[in-house]
Amino acid sequence: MDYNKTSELLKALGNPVRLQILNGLISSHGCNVNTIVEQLRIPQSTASQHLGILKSRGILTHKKEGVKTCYKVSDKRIEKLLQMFSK
Amino acid sequence: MDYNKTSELLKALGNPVRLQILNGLISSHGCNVNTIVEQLRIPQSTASQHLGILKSRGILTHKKEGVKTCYKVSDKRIEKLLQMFSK
DNA sequence: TTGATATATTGTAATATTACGATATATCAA
DNA sequence: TTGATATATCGTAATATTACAATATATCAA
Repeated sequence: MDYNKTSELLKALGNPVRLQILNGLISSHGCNVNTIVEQLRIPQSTASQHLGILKSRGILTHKKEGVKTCYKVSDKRIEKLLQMFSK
Repeated sequence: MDYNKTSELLKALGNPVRLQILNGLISSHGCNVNTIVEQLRIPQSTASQHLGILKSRGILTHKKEGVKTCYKVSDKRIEKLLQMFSK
């Protein structure tokens, strides 16, 4: 087990805003940054920063669709993990 | 889902030293602080601090056995989680 | 072009986490 | 008692994370 890599992944998950983002993306099967900004009522730059962190850990992928960008959860384990710890 | 509580739990897991401690405790079915200190070659105060964090999140419990203290993983989900992400 | 929209990046102050030495406390044995 | 061992707590410097405004960039439509 690569403790550094695993801890980076878990550290990325250990933030309430990012958990909300992930939950939102999972339940809506992916969406753009603006939707997240509106749903969570956080500044756009904050959302973008958090998305960047999740992306850099391989938790999210994104796809440009014209002007918009669609993010979605690429790591299948995340959904299971969130279920395990949500309650 | 309580985002703050869940993120606190995951944040506690998002540290390489704490992951090692947990892995050690799981594989050896609990042990005292000194064993951890020796195995990980970290200062005693550092180990104690990390154990305190894991304890405060309900991940570990401890039992005093004379002079020594035996820590063990009390949250059954942790083992499953570590398996999921160890590779 | 220009303007509007969507997103990323940068700068920064506030806060949190980390590691670790020093010190405190608790237990047991002699 | 005293000393040895085991662990916790404190103090603190270094580093990391956070939130957010300001600004940059990219895309599309008119």
